[in-house]
Amino acid sequence: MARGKVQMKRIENPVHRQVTFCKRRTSLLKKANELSVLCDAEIGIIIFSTHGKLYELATKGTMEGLIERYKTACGDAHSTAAGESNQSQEFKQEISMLKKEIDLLHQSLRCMLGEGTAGHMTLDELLVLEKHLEMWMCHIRATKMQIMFQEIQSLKNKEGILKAANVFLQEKILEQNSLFDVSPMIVQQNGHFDDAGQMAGDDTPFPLTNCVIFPSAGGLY
Amino acid sequence: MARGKVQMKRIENPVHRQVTFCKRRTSLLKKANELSVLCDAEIGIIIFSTHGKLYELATKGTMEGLIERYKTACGDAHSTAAGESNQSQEFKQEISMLKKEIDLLHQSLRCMLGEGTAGHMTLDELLVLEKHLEMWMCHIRATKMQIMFQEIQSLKNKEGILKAANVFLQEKILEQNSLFDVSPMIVQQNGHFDDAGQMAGDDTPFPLTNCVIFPSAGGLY
DNA sequence: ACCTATTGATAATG
DNA sequence: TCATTATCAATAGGT
Repeated sequence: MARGKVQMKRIENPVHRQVTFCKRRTSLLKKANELSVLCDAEIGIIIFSTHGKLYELATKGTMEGLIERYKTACGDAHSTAAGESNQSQEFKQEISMLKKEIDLLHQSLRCMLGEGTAGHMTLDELLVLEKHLEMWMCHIRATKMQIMFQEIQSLKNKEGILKAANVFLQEKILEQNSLFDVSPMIVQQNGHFDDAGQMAGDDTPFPLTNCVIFPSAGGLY
Repeated sequence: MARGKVQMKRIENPVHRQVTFCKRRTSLLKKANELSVLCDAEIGIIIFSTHGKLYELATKGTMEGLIERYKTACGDAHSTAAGESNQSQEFKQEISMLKKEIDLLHQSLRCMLGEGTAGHMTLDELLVLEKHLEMWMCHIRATKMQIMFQEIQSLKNKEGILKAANVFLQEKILEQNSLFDVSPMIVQQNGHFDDAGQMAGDDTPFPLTNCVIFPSAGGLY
């Protein structure tokens, strides 16, 4: 170098150090580039200054790619142990454990849904299971009854509303008949009322309710 | 450089290229080291030769650490997207899915063991479940009966064997009594036969069977 | 590997 | 940050 050899130790003068860092860093990257071009080598350089600022160079592709290649080539032992093991291995372990748990749960469910591994159970286990099943069944039947009662109640409410509506409509019809002097026959030929009239040969006061109240009753049981 | 400037392009002569690579590589690493020492910088260099051989330098710690620092400093977006996404993200997704499946299974099991989430099920689901339970219960009861029948059969066999043994022993005793002219009283005072004789004021022909045949009968139900 | 003529890098300075 | 320059380091080509 010029005007006096330089001691190979940290330059204490911050200004000198900064200047030298800038110059030598540029030169280093230039040299690296030259090496890469002349000798067809892939080179990556990462430089952190004293203050943590990052400078980087990657010839032939990205730094990411280079790091990947490095981790692969670095010797799988080193790479796998350090780069992958810390994350991938843990993940793999966790996945393995989760899968085992899922297997266990599947087994339990299979056993429960009567695919018959009961042959492997002892008498005591079977008795406990039977008790559980009975309790469970009671619970299910209770819930079922509750739901059905709710539905029945709901349907009764609907029935009430429809009956009221029906009464109202009948009154309206009678009223119209008397007001406009139209015979009841014309009203009955008017589409909507035909089916209801035919289905129930009804003398009930609520001709509409029969086809409305239990639309899904067949699916109840 | 010496004796003629060098074209900034790939050296075609393989020997020249190899020699130059070796020289310049050494120099580059030396320069990097100098820069690191003089200017207190952390530097990492990765070099792959044409033939894929790896040369590396890491001042201040390991290359792994430097890469970590690089990925952190490089901007998390870039790093996370490229470095982690390819593996960790997939792992995380898989783990997430497995956990969801486990949750589902847990819920099913909880529901099954009568902790009563039945309130969230529809009527149809409850009916299917009830049918499954009935089938399952039939299966369990059949298995239970089978086990009990087996046990009963086994106990009957034992009974037969013991009865035969008893007959044999009684005959032996009578035989001894007649052979050695020992009175029956002495035999009865001889320990073993005392309790049996007292427990059942028996006139049954098998005085021993009473306390042997059903040793665990109480645990059957 | 070593040698050396020559070029490139750079410390000090402005 | 840029330019200059005196000096030293790197190195191409040869042995």
